[in-house]
Amino acid sequence: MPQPPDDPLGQLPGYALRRAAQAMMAELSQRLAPLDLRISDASVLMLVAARRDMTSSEIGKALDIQRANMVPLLNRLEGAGLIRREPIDRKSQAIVLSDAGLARLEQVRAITTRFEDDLLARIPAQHRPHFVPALQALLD
Amino acid sequence: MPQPPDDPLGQLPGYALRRAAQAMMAELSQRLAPLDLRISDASVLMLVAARRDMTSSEIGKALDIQRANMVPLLNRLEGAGLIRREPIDRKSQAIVLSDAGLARLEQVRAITTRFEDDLLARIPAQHRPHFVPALQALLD
DNA sequence: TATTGTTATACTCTATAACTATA
DNA sequence: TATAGTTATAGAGTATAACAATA
Repeated sequence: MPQPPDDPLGQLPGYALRRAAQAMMAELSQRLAPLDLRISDASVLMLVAARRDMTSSEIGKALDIQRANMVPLLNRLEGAGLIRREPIDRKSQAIVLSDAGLARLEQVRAITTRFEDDLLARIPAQHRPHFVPALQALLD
Repeated sequence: MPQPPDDPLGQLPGYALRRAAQAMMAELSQRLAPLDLRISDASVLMLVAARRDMTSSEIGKALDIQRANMVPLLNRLEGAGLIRREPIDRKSQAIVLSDAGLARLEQVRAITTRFEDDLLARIPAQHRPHFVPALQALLD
């Protein structure tokens, strides 16, 4: 995704942020495609593995996905046999990884680890340690 | 957009990049809404002001927007009286700002300048100078 | 032959409103 | 009363294929 040297927008932090995220997400999507997972699918798998017994709403809050949009996402994962919905009470249900989900998660981890490493490697060493802290400051 | 402290994904550069871009773009969209412009509309206005007589295809290449998707975008801007299409030859046409487009551009500049300043201000000073260079490295 | 502008189309992502059942 | 899960829907953003006209 080459940046024209005379692009007057490239110096703007917001614009650079948008373009970089766009390019990186396109790349990650392609790498996840063989697993038949989208980026948000992969994040859900990683999250429910790390924090057990989360409800759909809690996952949505943690990943900034609307409650309503969690439904088709979880339906997809459930249809693929990667998660199960287990009742907590008659209103809420815990999202838990199936064995297949756990196996798929290992593939996800392999791909995302490689992806994150490649991403960091493209950032010059003197800027690298500042990258995640700067981004996190924008999320506070 | 608070980041849960126990979010296991927040440390991942790719994930943080996605979330930060998502949050910032939502913010900028809201700030541009009073001008009745989308983010890509605003970038087109800024680009054609900086580099005169660009064709639709050239703008698309510079901003990473597909040729086909430029059509409704430019139709919208033309319909709002902000740009004109002026023939270069019988195949290509230059996109030029109208007077109304120039006036709107000044409002865009006011909003984006403020937005970019606010964005940078949220990044701790020691990380700030590394932010844009890191992002640009991802776009090379 | 390659490129410009265009049409049509489809898929993803995201956002909102409203409903029900339950806490 | 507030929350969880859900349905339906709409708005954006993005991607591809194909076509006519022109360079």
